Amino acid sequence: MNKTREQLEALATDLVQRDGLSSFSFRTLADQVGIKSASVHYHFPAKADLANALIEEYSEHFRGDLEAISQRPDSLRVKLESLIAIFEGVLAENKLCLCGALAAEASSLDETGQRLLRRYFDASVTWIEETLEAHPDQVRTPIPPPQLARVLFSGLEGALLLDRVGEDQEHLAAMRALVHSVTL
Amino acid sequence: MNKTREQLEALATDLVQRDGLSSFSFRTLADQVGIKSASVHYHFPAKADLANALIEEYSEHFRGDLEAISQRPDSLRVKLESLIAIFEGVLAENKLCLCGALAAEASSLDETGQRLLRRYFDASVTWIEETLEAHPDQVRTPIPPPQLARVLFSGLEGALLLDRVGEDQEHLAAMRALVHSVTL
DNA sequence: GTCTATAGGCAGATAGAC
DNA sequence: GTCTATCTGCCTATAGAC
Repeated sequence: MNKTREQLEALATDLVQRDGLSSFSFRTLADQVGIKSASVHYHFPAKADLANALIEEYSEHFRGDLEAISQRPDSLRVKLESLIAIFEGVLAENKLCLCGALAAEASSLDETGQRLLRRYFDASVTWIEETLEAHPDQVRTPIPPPQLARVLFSGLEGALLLDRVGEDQEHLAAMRALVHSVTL
Repeated sequence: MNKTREQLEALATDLVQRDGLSSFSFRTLADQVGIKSASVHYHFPAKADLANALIEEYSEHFRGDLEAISQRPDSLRVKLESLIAIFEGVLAENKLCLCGALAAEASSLDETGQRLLRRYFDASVTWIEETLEAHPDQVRTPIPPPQLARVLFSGLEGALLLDRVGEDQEHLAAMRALVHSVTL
C-alpha cells in the first residue's frame, strides 16, 4: 500500500543525495514514476513537505543502522569502522548524506525541516558519544568523548563532501586512520 | 574599474555561502545592484561562468589568508587555531565555505567548476600538510601529516555545515579540542 | 489517487538599440 | 555597459472531473 508514495520518496531521496533539493522538480519525480506532477502534490502538498518526509525517513533508517552496530559484540574500533563503512557505501554510489546535502541548502527548508536536520545530527553525535562511553578502556586519546564524537561526525560529513568532488577516497581513508589511532 | 562586476561577485558570493547557487537568479543580482538581468549576462554569459569566477576569487583570497598565517612566527598550535578562526568567522556570519556549499551542488557546475573545487580542497589540505611538516617536533599524535591534514580539513568543512543548522558552535569547538590534543 | 487544464510567475538566455 | 523586449521553457500549485 502507498506504493507510489514510497517510490516517490525513494526517487527523491536519491536525487537530493546526488544533486540537492533544487535540482529536481515535481515533474521530474512524476515523469520517472509514470504519473503527473499534480498527483505528486496529492502525496506531498508542497516541496517542503516532501523534504521533511525525506529527512524523517532517512533519519529513521540511519538510526536503525546505528542500532544494528550497537547490538553486535564488536570492539569500539570495529564499531566505529562500521560507521565509516556506511559513509563509504554512500560515497560508492556517488552520493552525499541526505541531511548533509540539505544542510547546505538549509534556507529552502521550513522551520520543521531545519529542526529535523538538527535532530538527525544530534542523534548521530549522541550515538557516537555513547558508543565511546560504553568502551572507556578502548579509547586511546585525551580528547573527551563529547568532543571526539563531534570531530568524528563532522569529519565524516566533510570527508563525504570532499571525496565526492575528488578522485579518490582519501578523506574517508584519513578518518579510518583517525579511528585507528584513537582506539585500541 | 569594473565596479559592477565586483559588486556582482561580492553579492553572489554572499548568496552562495548563505543558500547555495540555485537560491538566486541573475534577476536577484541585477535588482540588488540596480541594473537589469541582461546586463548581468554581459559580465557572466552563463551561470556556470559566474560560479567559476566566484570559486577562483574565493580560492585566491583563502590562499592569501593561509599565506599570512604561514608568515607569522607562531607555533603549530597557534597556526592551526588561526585556521579554525577563519571558519569561526564564516560561521559568525551564518555562512558556509563557498566551496563547501558548491560541493553539495556539484552537478550544477561545469567540468571547469568541479576542477576548481578540487583544486581548492587540494590546496587547503596541502597547506595544512606542509604546516604540520614544518613543525615535526610539535606534532603529538601517531597519525601521519597527510592523514591528519585531511581529517582536519574535512572536520572543519563538516563542522561548519553542522554548526550552522545547530544552535551553538560545538563542532568547531571540538575541532579546537582536537588541535589542542595533537599539538604541543 | 490520478487525471486534464491552467493559473501565474520565474528561470536562463539572446537580439539589437543606445 | 546597460537598456528594452522577448523567446522559450520550467516551476509550484490549484481546481475540478473521473
